[in-house]
Amino acid sequence: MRVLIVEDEMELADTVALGLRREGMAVDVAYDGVSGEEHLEANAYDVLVLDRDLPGVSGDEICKSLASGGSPVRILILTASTGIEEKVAGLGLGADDYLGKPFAFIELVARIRALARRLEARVGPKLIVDDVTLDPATHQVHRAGRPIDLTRKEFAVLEYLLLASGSVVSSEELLEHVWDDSADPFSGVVRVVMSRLRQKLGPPSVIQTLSGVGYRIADDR
Amino acid sequence: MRVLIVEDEMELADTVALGLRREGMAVDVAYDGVSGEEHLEANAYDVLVLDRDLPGVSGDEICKSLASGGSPVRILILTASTGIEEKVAGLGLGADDYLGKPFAFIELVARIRALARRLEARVGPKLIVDDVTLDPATHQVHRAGRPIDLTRKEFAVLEYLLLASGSVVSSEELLEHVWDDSADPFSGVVRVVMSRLRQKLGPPSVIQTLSGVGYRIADDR
DNA sequence: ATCGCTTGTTGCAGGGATGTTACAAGGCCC
DNA sequence: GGGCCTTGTAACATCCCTGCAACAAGCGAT
Repeated sequence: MRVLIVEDEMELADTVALGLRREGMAVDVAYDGVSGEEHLEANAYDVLVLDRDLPGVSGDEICKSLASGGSPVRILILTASTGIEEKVAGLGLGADDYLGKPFAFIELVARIRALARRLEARVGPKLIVDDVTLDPATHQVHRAGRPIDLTRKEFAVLEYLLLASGSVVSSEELLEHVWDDSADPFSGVVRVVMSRLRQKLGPPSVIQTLSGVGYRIADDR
Repeated sequence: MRVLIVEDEMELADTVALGLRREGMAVDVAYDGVSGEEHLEANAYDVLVLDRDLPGVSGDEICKSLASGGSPVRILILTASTGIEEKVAGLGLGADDYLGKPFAFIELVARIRALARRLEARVGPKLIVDDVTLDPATHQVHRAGRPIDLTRKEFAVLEYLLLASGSVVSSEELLEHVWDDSADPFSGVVRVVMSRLRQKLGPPSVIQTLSGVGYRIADDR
């Protein structure tokens, strides 16, 4: 886990950094806002521990620009002022959590951990082939990191193909396992779903056709 | 958040249940250990509030069997005996927290919240996605800085969606976690609440529907 | 190259799933 | 007890998923 601390009280910053490193985190420190922004541009941090009262570029500004820029960094604001209205204001700026000084070190660690955990999406056991991932639990499919919305049938077909892990699946087999009894073996439903699936997944093609045999997931390349 | 109370003092159980419902939780009650175990088997609870001194199946036994069964339920034990050694013993059984009677209701709520938070890897006072912020502590929701008035159910549904952090949540899952036993799985309550939520949140739409699959928070950007 | 078969694509209609609204029951506060 | 708010039910409207059918395109064999 990569953490950046932006805090002008050097002693406090160093102490916290030391403690976090002891917890196994990779920690960088910046003692002012400008330096902080440089670090943020240069590296991909998971969590930013940000003092609100900074000389130069204020914590608020950093916070706002990160939030408006769509940065995935989770922000934890540190501040001397513990008033509730301060708290609300800070969160309104796009921060994810708020901690008033003085704080217990354990609490800081716990909150950083929790923020990092929140960063990871809820993950189940996934099916992954190439750049395609399919999560049966949350019904989500990604291609090269981009989410793809599939209908139930499309999802079921893709799942079956992925489970076959590269071996060839015939139309009859798909009808047997993905459709119910009422499916007409003579209709071209499978062809239709395949077409729609391929359109949604986009190029390069993931599903190969073996004429006269069936379909399979392309696992070479 | 789904809570089960197992407590043989019916008056106390009902009072607590009422109070927790007022806090927006979905609460079921069992007045003895056997009934409690049945409930635990039938539903997916987030937190179990368990009286240690039960007739029939004791709280200790329930606690032990849950812990050994690897259940994800968080257990808060209630008891008349407040001695420290009792406390330690209770925690040794696999409980997550311990509260001696009599207790302040506020404290119970706070501890239940804390347990659920641990369970859901949630931290800090707010959940934030895009320009929507939700504060579990104060029951406040803001959209683009403007406060939005939600009912308990609406709040609970939105909270659940936000906690899923972009994952698809089915109606069944919502019924399971946000409503209690009395909910009719066949009714369209979820649809109605969604409609009211979307109206109150206003455009641009925050909640997406995947037909045949479920709902999710829009996490574009 | 042509024929025959298999596969891909697209428009369309039926039906199930979802959205919306009005209304009633119940709880809560005064 | 009265009035307000919340919650769930029911009815209706709307959306879109699904499968069918018709046609286009690909492939292999002669």
